[in-house]
This record gives sequence, structure tokens and C-alpha cells, in this order.
Amino acid sequence: MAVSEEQDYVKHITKMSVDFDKWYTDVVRKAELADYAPIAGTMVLRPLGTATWDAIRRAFDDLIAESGHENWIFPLLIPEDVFMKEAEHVEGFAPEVAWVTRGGKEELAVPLVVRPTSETIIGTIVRKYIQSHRDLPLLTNQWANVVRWEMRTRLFLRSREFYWQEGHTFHATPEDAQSEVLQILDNYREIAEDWLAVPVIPGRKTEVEKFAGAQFTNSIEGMMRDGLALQMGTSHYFGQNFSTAYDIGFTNRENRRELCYTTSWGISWRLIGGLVMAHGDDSGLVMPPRVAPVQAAIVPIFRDEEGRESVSRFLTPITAALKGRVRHRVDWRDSRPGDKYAHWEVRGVPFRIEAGPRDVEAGQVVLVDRLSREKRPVPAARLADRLVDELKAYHEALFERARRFHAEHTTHPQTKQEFRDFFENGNGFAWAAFCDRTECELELKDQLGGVTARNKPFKVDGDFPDRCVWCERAATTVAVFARAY
RNA sequence: CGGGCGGUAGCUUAGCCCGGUAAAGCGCCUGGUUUGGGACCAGGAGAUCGCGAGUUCGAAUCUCGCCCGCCCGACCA
Repeated sequence: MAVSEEQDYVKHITKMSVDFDKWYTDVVRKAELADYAPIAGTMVLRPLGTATWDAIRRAFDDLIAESGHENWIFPLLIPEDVFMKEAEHVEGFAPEVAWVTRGGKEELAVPLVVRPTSETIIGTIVRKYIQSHRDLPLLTNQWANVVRWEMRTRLFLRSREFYWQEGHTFHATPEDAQSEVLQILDNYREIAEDWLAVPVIPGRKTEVEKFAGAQFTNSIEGMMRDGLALQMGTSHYFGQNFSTAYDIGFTNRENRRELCYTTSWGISWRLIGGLVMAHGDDSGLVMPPRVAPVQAAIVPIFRDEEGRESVSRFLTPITAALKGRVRHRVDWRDSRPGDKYAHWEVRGVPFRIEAGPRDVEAGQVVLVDRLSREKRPVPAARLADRLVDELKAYHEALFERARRFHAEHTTHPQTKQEFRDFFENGNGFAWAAFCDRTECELELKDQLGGVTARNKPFKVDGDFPDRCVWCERAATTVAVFARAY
């Protein structure tokens, strides 16, 4: 049934087609994922957002545990002199660092920076645990909050304090470190695609976009429903940049001292913003089922106390069968069914189960999914099995929908004119031949209103011209261009 | 950080220009009636008008400073 304008107004969710940015903010707040906090540029993660982040966290933690990574907890504060050792890194982060200069009433002799990322302090700390090649690789990870004094903030996507995981690893050889970087990037791809149902492009960052202090940076890039790119995870190779600055060495098999090859990598709660913008619609959130805190909301329908008890008895074996298999919630709140439908819809719950007198009579429930809203009767005894299958299919459908959108908003311009036209008339991804020169990328960014090379994809199909799509010099690579968050 | 706009009940806003101690819808509470797509009726609670100072007999309203948000720019692993 179509939703009237008046009802929309009551819900206070701006339509995506009217103003995408406003729609996004409305959804995040009305779905109660997160809200603004009273400190500029910071936010509070509400229970739905926290549960979603926890689900992502568990999924990734399991993945990296399998490959031998261990969680640590490192300090929040970094002494200035420790922070300042790697020049490029300092230059990249200095403008957005928050400082602690006082403890109680005393001015600190050495000011402390609130970590914007932890390469420097972790390097400083773990160097003493690394003596021999036998101590390598050392594979650390921490789940933490960091602070970056951003000028322009946005819920989940760019906040002054954010939660993430940062992995920091130390290796005996460049090959080992580089394969770590690739392996983690593939773990990130798995989180994005298999858990969040967002198709992504893995690739190598250009010099303009790489991490401050890295030799190279890899990323996965996803497309939001406004055609903008979102960097959903990055994985950096430092070579010996940090181990030189922080003197992180080991004794190799030849009994000679050598410096470690290091990496770092991170995903943040930005992924939640990503799933909102990749899947949401004018009714609110659409949660990917594998991370959805509630996968099925059960709405009991009854007229009186007797009816209530009858539905309750009917539901007892049903919820018992769902236990441990499907994350569900029975909505006994004292309000009308329609109100409950809307409640769970805004929150993006994949499935709704209606159970009323007619269902009790027939020994069935009515299953409704968030995407099609079609009502389908399911025998009560088969609900659990059915839902497990439906959740899988729902994930596939979501992923497929996002994949199709991504494909429909992707182009392969052959000429500079086609390239210009594409970005002057809208947004999306443009795969094009590229000279990979910084000057060229900066020029096109300037002239095309913020278009940048998101990355140079690892996998490129088809033929591309041998001239750069922008400067028309010899092309050395293929890059995906887009405006980005 | 520069330019512009805004902040009034939990939410969305009116009132501000032209000063006289705050209003509506939604939400919330109680009772009744209802319940398969955001119900209805009646009653009720809820606001130091973002914070602070100033002008004034009197400030939501005028002035100044600060805080928070939005848009544009600069900036942005």
C-alpha cells in the first residue's frame, strides 16, 4: 500500500529522492542507530547501532583469529616525541590531532596526543617483544576508539571520535608483510559482501589517496545509493618506514640484525553508515540479515485477554524452535499491529511474522519480508527451518540488488568527453585508463568537482585505451573514478 | 576555520520583524472504545524558549560572547 505524503511527514524521514543527505541523517536517527552527542562532531551509538557494530566485530574477530591474529589493548595517549618520529605520518595527521596538555592542574612536561591511529605507540611498545625472527610475524589487533579533529563531520562516516579495529603486524620479510596486506583486504571484502551484502572493488590506492607513511595502501570501495563511493576498509604496507623510525628490529637466521616489515589495516563503524546508504529506502533502514540484531520481529494480534493468551500459547513452541537459530523478538508492546509493523520496518528488520486468531486456527503464521512486503502463510511447525533458508535468500537478494545498482551506475568512458559528461551529469563509478600521475589526478579532481581515483582495481576485465582518459598521455593502469564520502 | 542559515515540550514547528512571561500537531500518561498497515474519544503531564551576559519597569523577541546542528567552501588514512 502506498504511503501518503501526510504519513511521511509524520514519520519525518525525508525522501531519498528529495535530499539524500537529509534522508541519511533522518534514517540514522529515526531508526535509533545513533544520534548527535553534545560535543561537536561526536555521536552516541544507541543500542541498535551498538548491536550491529558488535555483530560486525564478532564476524571480523573470528576471521582474523583463524589466521593467528591476537587482540591487544594499547594506550589511548601518545607522548608527543613518540608521535613525531615518522615524518610523513606526522605531516598527514598533525592537522587533526587532539592534544592533552594538562593533568589535573599541572601542565604536562611532554604533551600527549589522543591517538588518531596507533602505529607510533604500538611500534614503540611491541619492539621490546620482538627479538628474533622466531618472534615473527607478530600479528596484533585492537578494537578501540580514536580521535581525529575533522572539520566537517557526518554521522558514522566522519566523526571526531570513532570506533574501529586497527591491526598492526610485524614481519621478517616484505613478501610476508605484503601477503598479510592482501589477506586482510580479502577479509574486508568478505565482511562487506558476505555479511553486509555490499559489493566492493578491491584495489590499490593512488599516491594522492594513500595513507600517510605507507609505501602503498589497498582499499575496498563500495557504491552508495546516491552513486558516491565509500571507502569501506583499508590495508597498508609500510615496508620499513615505521620500523626505521621506531627501531623495530630482530635478529635474522644469519644472526644479523634487521628491521621489521610492517602493516596496518582498519575498518570502522563507518561500515554501518555504508550499510544504511547501500540498502536503505524511504521507509528507513534495510538491515543485512547476518548482522541484523533482530532478524525476525513477531507481532502477535489479538482482541482481548483470552485472545492474547491463545496467541501466547501458540507462539511458545514457535519461539522455542527459533531459539539459537534466528534472532527474534516478540513484540508484546501495548499498541496496534500497524504501529508495530512501522516500528520494525524503520529499523530494517528483515522479516516480520504476524500471528493472529486466524493463524492460531490454521496452525500457521504470516511471513512478511522487508523488501517485498508480500504476505506469505507458513505452517507454524516449519517456521524455524523456513526462516533460516529465507534469511539466506534475503541476503542474496539484497546483495544482488546492490550489485545490480552498482553495475547500472558504472561506466567505462573511452574518451575525456565521455568521462566529463558522466560526472557533470551525475554520479557513479567510471573505470578508465589512467596515467597514474598525481598532477593529473589533482587536476581532474579540481575540474570535476571532487572526482578522485578511488583505487586501481586488482581485477580488470575488458580492453581499455592506451591513453589516459584525462591528460591523454600514455596510460599505465586502470582506475575507478568517483566522488567519495 | 571562512561565508550563509538555524536551535522554542521527547519530535516537527508557529510566535521573534513591532518586548508584556509561551502555542499547535505528533509522541507520552490515565480511562474508555479498539486491534490483520502508523486508530478514535475524553482528560492530563510535560519548556529554566541552546548557554551566559547586557539593554529595559519587563526579554523567546533587541545587543554582544560562547556552545550545538545544517548548507557552501577550505580540509579530510
